[in-house]
Amino acid sequence: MAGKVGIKDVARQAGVSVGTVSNVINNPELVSDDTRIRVRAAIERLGYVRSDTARQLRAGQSRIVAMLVLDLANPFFAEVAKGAERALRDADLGVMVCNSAGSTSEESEYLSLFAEQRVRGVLVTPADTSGRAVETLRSRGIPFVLVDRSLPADQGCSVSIDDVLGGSMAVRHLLSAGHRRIAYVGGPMHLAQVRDRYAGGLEAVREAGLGDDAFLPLDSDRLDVSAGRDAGARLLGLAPRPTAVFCANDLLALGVLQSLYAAGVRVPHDIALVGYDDIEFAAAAAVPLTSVRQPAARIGRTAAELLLQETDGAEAAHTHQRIVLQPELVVRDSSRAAASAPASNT
Amino acid sequence: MAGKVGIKDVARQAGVSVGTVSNVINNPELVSDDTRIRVRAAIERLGYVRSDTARQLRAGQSRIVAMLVLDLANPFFAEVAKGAERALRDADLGVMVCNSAGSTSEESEYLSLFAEQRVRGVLVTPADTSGRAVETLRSRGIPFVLVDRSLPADQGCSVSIDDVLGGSMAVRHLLSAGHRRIAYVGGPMHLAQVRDRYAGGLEAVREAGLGDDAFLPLDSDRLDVSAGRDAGARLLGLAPRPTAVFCANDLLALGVLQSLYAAGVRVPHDIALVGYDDIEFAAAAAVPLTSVRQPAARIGRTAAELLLQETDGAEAAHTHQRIVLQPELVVRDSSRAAASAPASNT
DNA sequence: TGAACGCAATGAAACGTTTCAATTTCGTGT
DNA sequence: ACACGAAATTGAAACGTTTCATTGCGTTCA
Repeated sequence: MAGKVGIKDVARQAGVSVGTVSNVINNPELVSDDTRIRVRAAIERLGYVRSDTARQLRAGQSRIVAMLVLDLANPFFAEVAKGAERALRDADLGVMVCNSAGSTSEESEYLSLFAEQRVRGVLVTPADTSGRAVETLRSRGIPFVLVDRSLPADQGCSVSIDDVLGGSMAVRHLLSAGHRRIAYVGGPMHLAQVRDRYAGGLEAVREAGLGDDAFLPLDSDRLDVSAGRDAGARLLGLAPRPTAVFCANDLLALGVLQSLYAAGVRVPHDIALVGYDDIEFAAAAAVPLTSVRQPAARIGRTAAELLLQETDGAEAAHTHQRIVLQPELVVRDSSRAAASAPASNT
Repeated sequence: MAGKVGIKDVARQAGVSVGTVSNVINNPELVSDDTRIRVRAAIERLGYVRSDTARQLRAGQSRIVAMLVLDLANPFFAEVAKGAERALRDADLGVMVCNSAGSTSEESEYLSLFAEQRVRGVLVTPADTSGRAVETLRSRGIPFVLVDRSLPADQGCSVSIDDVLGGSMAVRHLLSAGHRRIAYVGGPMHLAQVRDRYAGGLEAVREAGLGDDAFLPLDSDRLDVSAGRDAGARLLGLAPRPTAVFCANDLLALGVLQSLYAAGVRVPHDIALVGYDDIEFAAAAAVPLTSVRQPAARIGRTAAELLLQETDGAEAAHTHQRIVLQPELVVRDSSRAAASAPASNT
């Protein structure tokens, strides 16, 4: 029955003009008690639902904020999304969560969709490192905030974690446990996160006076558990086997852990393992995982607030901000010195 | 520069009428090559982006499908969402993934948002068991498909798993291992999934000629890891301690596992554990988790296809379908007859 | 040569709101 | 009783598309 009830049906039913109905909805204080009650009743009776579509057309922008993440199945991003959602809901905005799956083509497809939808703004973790995503958004005049990726403050807002620092913390931790041959398992290198964490690790290695070959990159094409399993298998085939592995995220680490276990390689006794993100499952893993913790929900919330500030705020008065949060190393069994020197045994 | 470029700007620039520009975009074959090229060039030059808002207003419906899940942070739903997203993208529709967090009030808030947005359709896992969600959608004339929840075929489409069967499979498995005192850890009982899985377990217990008290429900208020930890703690305080636990989902099971471990209770030696969903992390847990597997991505894809059929299809010709998929028990260490040190697994 | 036709292109209506200037109604003070 | 300002209501324009009945024009056929 519903679906075709418009504001003018309500107006007729209540015996007033459309303008008055609109006012009852948006500026109740301008309408007399009498009329307001009558209109409200008509709305109720007819089951009228305002068309946000038409409202948006007039207003020029929608009440939806888009969020584009690298992997919806990664609990880290799910947590970021939850944080953002909460903040945006308080501002009466809907969130459209989408998944670029790390693909630049899907990313640009979604960005086009967002542009056509005239979304209020976009929270995005770019899959493309070349800045094309940012460029696209800027040229289309869509407000955005980069999530989990940094940007010079004059180019736009961003909320990120210092990934270089995170990488160096992880590797420094392994070095101090005596490891001298560390592998880095990381997804496609065009992802900034993957590169930065690698860079941080390399920095730590050099700092320790070791050659770059002490930190061996092992490319993986995705950042999920099954890619981790593949990497684990390749790891076992390496000539002088690394004694420690640092993974670009926890999903990879869990995959690596599974492969190693299946092959009878013990963690941390034979190989130490460190992940990244500290997702909830890291602590519950077969061997509780040492990981670099990122304050996921806070990242999401902060990004959402920045976006709100930019769109709602004093318009031209907004100045972009680059917010960089600090990661934190959480040490668990997977990298704890197994009471013996892991250097060169067997 | 962009943002305010409309179809009429393009028309002026190309020296044609707005109708022609519209045709170039939507019915290129109606326009002469000459004009088409000229218009395309103008579009390019001006950076014109079609306003889907206006287009929708005219068409009466949008190109967005909403998806409302119980918990975005649960990898099971993330997987379902991915499956649905893929199918809908192929149909050139955007997906708006939202999180009711199992709350009926958030659920109805979102349903209102969807109605105002005039979304094309909704994929929903209702938090409300009373059918109010379905009633709301139907009364507003919004096409929908129930996900992970069944519905009589005359009431609408649904794609679900036989949760009663799943519950009975899990409990039968535990009974056959000799357990006679089994606890059930389940989220809010108003969730159909939680009740059905319980019902299945009860069925198995009765079938074995045991009293209902052999299957002890332990209420948890949410379905996540931390609720599982709480439940684990309560579990340990029970007078005659259960020898096995069946959890309504894997997150709870992982939480229970953590509590038990922390208290020095061994799994499966002291207490056997079975989860539900078989999320990717179940296999990687401290003790690999026995679980009831649900084909998550397939559920999502199927639901999306059903929705497409209902909205695009031969309109009135569509008949609702109730699709019920079968779950599958995956046995791992957490419930294996103890007796000896468990071997490795996959 | 004129009629009939088909293809391109046009221009205005319609979609459902919000906004705002104009109008009506009301209450009050003189 | 009158005028005046405030309060309430109205009606139409505008938002950016799509759709569709028309118009304009060049071809073909008789």
